[in-house]
Parts: sequence; C-alpha cells; structure tokens
Amino acid sequence: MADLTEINYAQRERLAFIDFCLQFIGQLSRADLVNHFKTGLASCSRDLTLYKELAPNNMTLKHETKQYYRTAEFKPVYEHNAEAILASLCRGFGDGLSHTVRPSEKCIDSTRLIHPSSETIATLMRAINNRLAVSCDYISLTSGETSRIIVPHAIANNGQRWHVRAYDQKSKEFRDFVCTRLQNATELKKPISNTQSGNYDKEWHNILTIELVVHPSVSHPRAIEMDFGMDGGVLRLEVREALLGYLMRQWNVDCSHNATLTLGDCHLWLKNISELGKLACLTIAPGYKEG
Amino acid sequence: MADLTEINYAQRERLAFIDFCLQFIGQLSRADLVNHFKTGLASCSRDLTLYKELAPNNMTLKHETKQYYRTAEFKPVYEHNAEAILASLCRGFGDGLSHTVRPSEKCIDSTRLIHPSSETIATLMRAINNRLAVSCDYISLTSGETSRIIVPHAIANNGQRWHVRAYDQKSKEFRDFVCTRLQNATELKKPISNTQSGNYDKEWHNILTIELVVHPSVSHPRAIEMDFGMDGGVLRLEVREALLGYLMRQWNVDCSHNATLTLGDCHLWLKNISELGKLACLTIAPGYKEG
DNA sequence: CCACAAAGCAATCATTTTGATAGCATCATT
DNA sequence: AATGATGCTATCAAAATGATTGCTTTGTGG
Repeated sequence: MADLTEINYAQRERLAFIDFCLQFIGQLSRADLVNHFKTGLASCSRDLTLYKELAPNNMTLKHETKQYYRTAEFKPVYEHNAEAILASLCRGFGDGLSHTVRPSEKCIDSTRLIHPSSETIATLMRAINNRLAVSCDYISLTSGETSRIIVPHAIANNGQRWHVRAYDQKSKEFRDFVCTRLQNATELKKPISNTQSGNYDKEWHNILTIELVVHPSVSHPRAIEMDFGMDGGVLRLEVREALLGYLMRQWNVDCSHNATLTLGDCHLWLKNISELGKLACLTIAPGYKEG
Repeated sequence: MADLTEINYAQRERLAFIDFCLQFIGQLSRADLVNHFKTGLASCSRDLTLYKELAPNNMTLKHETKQYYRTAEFKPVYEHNAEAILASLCRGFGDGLSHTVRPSEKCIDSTRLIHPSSETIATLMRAINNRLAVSCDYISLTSGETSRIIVPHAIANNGQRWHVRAYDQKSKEFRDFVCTRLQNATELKKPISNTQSGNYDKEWHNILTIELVVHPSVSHPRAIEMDFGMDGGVLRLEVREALLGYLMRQWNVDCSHNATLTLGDCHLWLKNISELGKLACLTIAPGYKEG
C-alpha cells in the first residue's frame, strides 16, 4: 500500500489537486490534470491509478462524459483547510509564485481596494527580518507629508489596510503606519538600537483575552452563534492590544459598557470590556466611552 | 541560456521560492531550500546554480553566515503579485493543499472570525458546477430556522461573511444566504429548471460602474488617494449590483447624495450615486436615503 | 597563527520519475 | 456495426533527483 508521506513533492501536489477537484468541483478529467501541470498523459494515468489505490471508493469513471466523478462515499485524502480552499478557488491554484492560475468565476472574494506596492512590502519585510531601520516619506491624515525614520517589526492587515508596526524616531514611540502612505522606503544599513526593537513594543506584546457575545438586540441569536462558531454563546479570543481597536471596528463590535449601542447591524458585544481597563486603542472602537 | 518556460514544474517552484526569499526575506541558505522541499543537497545546489544563471547579479554568498544575500541590483525573476505575496507570508508557502506551511509571525493578516465548514463549501461548489439544487436548513436573522431548497450559482465574500448567491424556491427569487447559517446541505440529483439558473439573476449580472472619490471632510486627501491608488482623485470600479451594498458597507463609503455623512472615519464618497438610480441593495449602505 | 568544523560546490553514478509511443479496451454516437 | 474519442497498460528512452566523494572557502577556537 502506498504511503502518503513517501510520495515526492510533485506527485503529492498532483494527488492533492485530484482530491481537491473531486471534492470541490465534483469531477475531473485527465485533460484537466494535463492542462494544469503541463504533464504527460502517461504520468497523469499513473497519478490517477495511485489515487485509486489510496482511495478506492472516492471516484468512478463515467464513460458518457469521460470524466471521473466523486462518489457519495468520498473521503478526502488531504485535509483541506476551508480558508485555503476558498483562496484557491478565488485566486486559482498554485502558490501565487509561479502562475498556474485559473480562478473560478463562481467564487468571489471580498474586494480589496488597497494594494500596497510589492516593492514597499519587500523593503519592509527585509528590514523586519534583518532588524534594520527604514527611511521614508510618509503622508499622514493628520499632519500631511513628513520624512521619517522608522524601525519596523511587523506588518498587519486591519481588515482594510496593511499597516506596518514600527518605532518612530520622530515621536519616539511605537506606531502604526499605513503601507500605502509610505514612499521611497529604503533600508538603512546601520544596526538599530536595542530599545527600538520590537521587543519593547508593549502594546504589541500585550495579549488580551476578550469575550465576544451575541448582541442582546439580535432576535435570532442562534444565527450569530453559528456564524462565529460560538461555544455556549461566547467567543473567546486572544488579541494583541495594538490590534484590538481595529478588530472591534472591523467586526462592528459594540464596545459600550452595557451593550447600549443601537446602530444597525451590530451583532456582537465586547462583554468583558470592564475588565480590560483603559485602552487607548479603543478610541476608534464603536460605542466606546472611557469610564 | 536557460529558458524559464522550459523548466519543469517542481524546479520552477523551487526557483520561485529562491526568488521570493531573496526579495522578501533578504537572504536564503541551502538548508532553507532543503527544509522546505525535502529535497536532496545535490538538487539544491543545482537549483542555486541555475538561479545564478538566470539572474547572475541577484545574490551573493556571504561566508560569514553561509547564506545567500540579495544584492542591491536585485531584479525579480518572477513577478510576484503583492496580494499573493502577503498571503504567502501570512499563511506560509504551498498552495494550501499539501501542507508545506511556515507562516511568518511578522506578517499578520486580518482576523477572519467566520469560518464556513469545508463540507458546506464543497457541497455548494459541486452544486454550482453541476447545476444542482441543494436542500438545507437555514437559520435567518429575521425568521429563524426554516427548511429550504435553493439553487446556488456563486459564492462571494462580503468582507466579513461568505455568502452563497442562490435562487430560493420559497420566496421565488434570488437571494444571499450566509454559508455558516446553512446546515445539512445536500445536493438534489434532479436537474434544475432553467429560470432558476444563475443566468436569470438580474442583480448579479447587472454590472454598475461606480465612482469613488475622497470624502470632502478629509483634510489630507493625498493620503487617501495613495491608499486607493486613485487616478485624478477618482477610483472607478465595476461592481455587481448584488454586491454593491456590501462593498459600500465594507469600505464605509458615504452614500448620501451630497456627501453629508459626518460619521467618523468616512474616507470615501460614492460620487455618482445620483446616476445609479434606485437600488434596493443600498439600503444597508452608510448614509443612503432614497430620493 | 593554524587546525578544525561547517557549509558550499562540482562531478559522478545509481535510482526514480517522467515523457512518448503503441496497442488494447470501453462506450457514446452515428 | 463502424467510428472516434478517451482511458488504460506496458515498454523504453530521457530527464530529474539522491547519494556519495573530494575539494574549496571561511570563521572560530585553541
């Protein structure tokens, strides 16, 4: 019997592709495999034969259409993670590096309107990995364009924008910068001072445990519980303090102390807000009032 | 000289990996390659040699650290799409099928709190591809649990949830259903009637051209223009009518006729709303009033 | 300052994987 | 019943890969 772990990289990819097509498309022809991997017919037959060995009851050939069909007894050979699958369907297969893409028109991801340049991302990621400072021009919403030197240690998406979390030499504190508002980012070769390293970013390293519950104003709470896979009506999450405000805004979580926000479409309430103390990050959160 | 298109699938993957590491991490060791692809040392040397042939000036070996470093003259061999790169950094490499994952802790995507089951997605996608109806139990926010037969034709993410767009035999119209609120989804084998096919979903096939502009209340509009890569202060988009409302809500676009919404953090205004006519989908959009 | 260890490199050969071809089987279509 | 399209298997040649060896470079520790 064939052992999954002993199969080489390329063939494993092809087997995974077969498995995927059966489960998420329902059928598969030899031509699909040949097209996708630019492989020969022979190796294609070999792959199908091997797949049949691994999972004899997963597919049957229908000669009417000359395609393999998923059977009702199908058991996936590979555990496909749901988010990864959806990404594959939306953006096509392949790892996004070599372009073996074939996006599905039937699976449409949310629209990202903000696309940082890959140059900027590359510079930031290299600086992060090599602990270097970056000089750049930054246009802020409040103060307009300024020249800055920042020491980045992570990048994060807040649901809309990609931010870089960095020590700002101008304000002498850790801040978020929107990646698309950076221009002329350049790595500075001299090593950074210790206090500017990510380890000293308190709000980043402070992990808060928050409790989200269905908002009392919702009339069929079960629907929301199912959305969030809630266990006993509560969703516990670990969140970096630096990112909490964004998360609350992204999910439109009522952050008032008594769930009094009545703005439409508010499905969640931050139940344990009173235990969290005063948090600057929450100033952008829906319904938040200090106290 | 080696020709990129003539290189086989497996080696192309490895070359892309080298290219990626140099550009987004800054360095790469032979061990990284071996680890990632579980390949032998020999083939690893071959890949590096070939990469040097393809791009002689992209990397240099530093013996101090025994790693290859990106040079200042680096020119990517593969065009990496920014979104794909960010996904690779956040979730690790590989196509999400075979798990060759190694996510970066320095690159954090926004938190998706709602994860549809891969079983449900699989059933829906198969039904879509094979034009089948699906029976299921659905829990709606307004009417609670009901049994339904729907004919799905696409799934889409609205920024928060995955929806399935489908003909609903109960209400006899096309609607959106939240994937996580579906239970016991089962394909029905009999073929669907023609009028229930996706082709007849008017709101889905009606493509609107919308014009988004920086909200007049923003004090440094250049920052927003850069975020959205605006051309002359306007961002023109083609959007399905069925998805327009979600898009407006996701990006918090002021949909009032005169940009009068003053709610904090509203960076965009839907400039041509007056030309779009009456749209039911906009009832959920910020600031929208009929008229 | 020299020996050593660690990593990279190049060459070689055995093994594995792949591609191409040919002949046969199956089944829908006509 | 003939035809054509596709799938299967077997075979052989070609290509890719893995393992081994001996060599080079360079940093490190004595």
